This record gives sequence, structure tokens and C-alpha cells, in this order.
Amino acid sequence: MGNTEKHIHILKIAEELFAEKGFDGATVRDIAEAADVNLAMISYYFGSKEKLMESLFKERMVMMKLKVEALIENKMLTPIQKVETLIDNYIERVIEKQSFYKIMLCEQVINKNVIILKLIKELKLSYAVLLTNLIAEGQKSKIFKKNIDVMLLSNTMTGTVTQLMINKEYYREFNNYKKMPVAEFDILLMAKLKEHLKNVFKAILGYDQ
Amino acid sequence: MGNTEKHIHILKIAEELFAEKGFDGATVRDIAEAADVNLAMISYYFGSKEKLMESLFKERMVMMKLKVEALIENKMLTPIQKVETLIDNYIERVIEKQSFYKIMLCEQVINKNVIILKLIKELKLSYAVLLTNLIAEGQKSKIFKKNIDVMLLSNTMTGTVTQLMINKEYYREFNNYKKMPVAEFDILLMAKLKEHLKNVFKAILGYDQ
DNA sequence: GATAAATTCAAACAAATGTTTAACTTTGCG
DNA sequence: CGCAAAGTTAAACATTTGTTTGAATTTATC
Repeated sequence: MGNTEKHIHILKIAEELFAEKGFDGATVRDIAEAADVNLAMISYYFGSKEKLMESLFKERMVMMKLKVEALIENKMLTPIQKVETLIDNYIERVIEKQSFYKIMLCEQVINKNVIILKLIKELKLSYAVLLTNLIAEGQKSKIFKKNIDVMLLSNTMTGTVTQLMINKEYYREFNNYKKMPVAEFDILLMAKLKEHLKNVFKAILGYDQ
Repeated sequence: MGNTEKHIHILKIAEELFAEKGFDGATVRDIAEAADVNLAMISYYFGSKEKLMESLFKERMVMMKLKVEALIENKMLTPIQKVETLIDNYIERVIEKQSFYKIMLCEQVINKNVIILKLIKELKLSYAVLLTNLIAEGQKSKIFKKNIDVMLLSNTMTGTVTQLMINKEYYREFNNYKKMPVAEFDILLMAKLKEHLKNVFKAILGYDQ
């Protein structure tokens, strides 16, 4: 295993453990053991446990920013299509990067590490600006209603998806999908989520079809 | 300070610290110092740190259950009024018991303590059943649409409120409410949240006015 | 007011935790 | 090869952490 490969591997394992046990709950020994590397390697590579977490955030944030920027590029779509693409992308991203989103969620509640909070804030801002511009565009073309509270709408999207990430198994149980294979259920849930959020956006932004 | 008063006081301080630093991040010494009691008193009263947390949950859950049951009692209201009351109550409760809702949020992600998870599950179930019956009632009177995904809708409510609890200051900043006094802003946010969620429910359940 | 029970406290304890050390091994390069 | 840099390791280190102890103090009960 090469140099950077090992970095990446440790970050991946750390991500899983931080998501599962929280930053304080996951010990450096846990991570070292799960990643099958010597305890000292984590300090050697990253400096400290805290810097390991920061490295994880910096690494993952790059990808997220790229995804957001990719959304801005889609110039040929209509405002409605843009909104729906944004919803689809967000849902897919959260499902795919569940562990990281769980870590972000807890870090926002337990606001301790200033560097991490700053990174989260930046990401949120870029998202909020994207959505604001998008909605403004739709309002200019009279497709969307006036007086939209972008932040409220944005938090409805992130909140709904986050809650379902947390309550996935509970949703499964409550709706009697217990017999369904996991992979199939995941696809179903994702589809239902997309449909639901699009309906919410449609109602709030005030467009039909 | 009487016997049970001290229990209550320690639980209150522990609640604040768990919300601020997480279960693993808040040490027994932190709690003892903040509550101004001797370190040993926490073991003496509650048995252990884990049992302290469980006591907190049991204590708070009683109140929550009572609130949910109070909602069921309101027989004279129309289904629409019931839904709107449910939204109002939920928002007010989360704002009022922010610390506890933060702890619950993190505990759901970091699923470790089985007793606590069971308590959370029970609460969720009672809520889900309440909302299901309520919606079924509205559907019977043809006020609400058919084919409502109760869980999705419920998670939209809880998710939106949770996200805003986390992003409160960020919402304040983004919408230029920085100059407004905190108390005034809280009331404003609560009103906006209520209006927003009622619009969402109106659209999804399919009723006007 | 005496006695027992409950409460409070400083100190101690053992285990866990993040980090460092110093010896050892591997790798890269002239 | 020779050797310096990088990587790897087990052990040790210094704190921190949850919990317990045993003596001291307060409270309750007769």
C-alpha cells in the first residue's frame, strides 16, 4: 500500500468510526486497529486526532464543493429543472456519503472545532447562494412565487433527508418493508424522498408540473 | 436544597453539558463542577454517568409523552386544526427544550445506549401513530388527499425544525437579522417556521385555507 | 439529645486515552 | 553497495476519566 493510499485508507476508516461512535467516542486505538495500522502512524501522518478529523473534512469538502460548482454550470436547464436536479443530487450525495453527513450533523451540534465549523459554514453558504440565485432566476421569469424564504426551504430539504438518514430503519419497519432486500429498499426510499421533496418545492415555489 | 431538588438540578446541568459537548465530551467532573456538587455525588445519586443520561431521558420523556397525549385529547378540533396544533406544539417544544433535542439528535446518530434508543423509538412511535390517525381522520372526511406518506411528512416537520435549531444563528446572519434582539428574533423565527410548515402540510395533505 | 441512616467530601484507584520515544526496518538514490 | 530519509513498531509517558473509598458531617427518628 503506497503512501497516499494509506492516508486515504485511514481517513476512510476514521470516517466510519467517527460516524458510528462520534469524535470523542472513537479512540485513536479504535481507528488504528480497524485500519490495521500501528497506533503511532496516526500521529505520524496527521499530527493528532483533531488534525485527523480536520484532514477528513478538508478532503471531503473539496469533493462537495466540486459537486456544488458542477450544479452551477448547468446553464441550459430551466429553473424548475435546476431545482429538481439540486434535490436529486443532494439526496444521492447524502445517501452515498452517509457517514460523513452524520459526522457533520454531530459536529454542528457539538460546536467545538473552529476549523471544522468554518468549513461547514463555507459549504452551507455556497449552497445557500446557489439556491438563492436559482430561485431569483425563476422569480424573474415569473415561474416561481415572490417572497420565498430560501433558508427555510433549504432547511426543509436538508432536514428531511437528514431525518430519513437517521430514521431509515424505522421508516422501513413502520411501512412494512422489512422483507424487502436492503439495496432495493434504499432505491425505493431514495425515489420516494425525491418525489416528496419535489412536491414540497413545487408547492412552496408555486409552480405546476 | 432538598433531595429531589438536587437530582433535578444535576439533571438540568447535565442536559446542558451533554447538549454542548456530547455524552463523551462532557466529563463527570465538568458536570459536577457546573452543578456545584461534589464529584462523588453523581455516582451516589445516579450510579454512573450512563445511568445519569438514562435518568435524564426517562425524566424528559415523561413530559413529552404527556404533551403528545394532550394532543390526542383535543376532540373538538377539525383535522386541519389538529394538524396545525401539532405543528405549533412541536415547534414550541423543540425551541423550549433545545438542549434535550440536541442530545436526542446525537444519540440517534451515535446509536450506543440501547435503553435510550428504545425510549426514543417509543416516543417516535407514539408520534407517528398520532399523526397517522389524525391524517386518516382527515382522509375519511375527504379533507385530506389519499396516499399520504405519513413518515415522510413527519420527518419533514422534525427535520426542518431540527435543522433550524442547529442553523439558528446562521439563519439570523443570512437574513440580516443581526441587529434584532435575541428574544425578538426567536419569536420571529418561530412564527416563520410555523407558517412555513403549515404551508408544506397544506400542500402535501391537499387542503386550502 | 442519642443513634442510625443518609449525605457530603477529599483523596485514591484503576483503566483508558492521546501522544511521544527510540529502536528497528524499508525505501530511494548516488 | 552505502547511507540517508522515510516508514514502522512496541513500549512508555503523562493526563484524563469514571468510579470507589472511608472518614466526616448532616439529617431524621425515636
